[in-house]
Amino acid sequence: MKEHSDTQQLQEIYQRLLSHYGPQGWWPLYNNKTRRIEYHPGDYSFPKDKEQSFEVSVGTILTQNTRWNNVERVLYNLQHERLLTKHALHSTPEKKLALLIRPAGYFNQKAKKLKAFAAFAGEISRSNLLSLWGIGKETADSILCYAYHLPLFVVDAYTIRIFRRLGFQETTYESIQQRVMQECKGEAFFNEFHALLVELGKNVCTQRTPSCPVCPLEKACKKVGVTVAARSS
DNA sequence: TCCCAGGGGCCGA
DNA sequence: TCGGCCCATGGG
Repeated sequence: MKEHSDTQQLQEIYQRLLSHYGPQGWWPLYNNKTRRIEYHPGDYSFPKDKEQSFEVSVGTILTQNTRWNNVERVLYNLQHERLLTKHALHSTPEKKLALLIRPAGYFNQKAKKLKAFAAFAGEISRSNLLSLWGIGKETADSILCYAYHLPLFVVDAYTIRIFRRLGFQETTYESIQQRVMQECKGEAFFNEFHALLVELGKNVCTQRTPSCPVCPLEKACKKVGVTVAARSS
């Protein structure tokens, strides 16, 4: 019935994005051998240890409302200073940290957020993460999904924008997350789906003038709220 | 020059 | 609950 077709709708969107972009290889991690931050397409075994989980968590905080490009500079800074461990970050003065993470923007706030996370010693759970200063729904779910392999779908501004333009009824964080997680299953799916939506939102379904003619979801899209120029050009 | 980015806290209605 | 404002660097 309705549920069945909706499930097919999400699956079809996922498949179209996947065949268009390919596996995204999230979450990118620093490789000690190549000394580069690398994606690992199709390999969902990362992060592999506690340090990598911590690195991903740091990245989720740094990338709040910030381009990943800027976050990478900071991660290289922190790697160079050997600060990408819970203990090292915990024992680093907030002032010094703020200077190192400057390129990621909001550096004073993010320094405080990172310190709060590094000081946290309890169990990694959604409610515990949400109780920390600086960690909201998206960051908490990102940490759970990408740092700790929990099957959770992360909703972000891109996801909300894309769902709204597609013409879906679900346009809030909770409703979108609930629908995706009811109709789809699996850590790998949630990992990949969010990453694919980010890729689409970054390069095609952009804020101002989305590139509808080259969008892999063009046929299924209602283009709600999209300007006439973007629709026809 | 302006806009926006892989948000979240805080405040007033 | 919800909108508005603030945080800040860097690229198009």
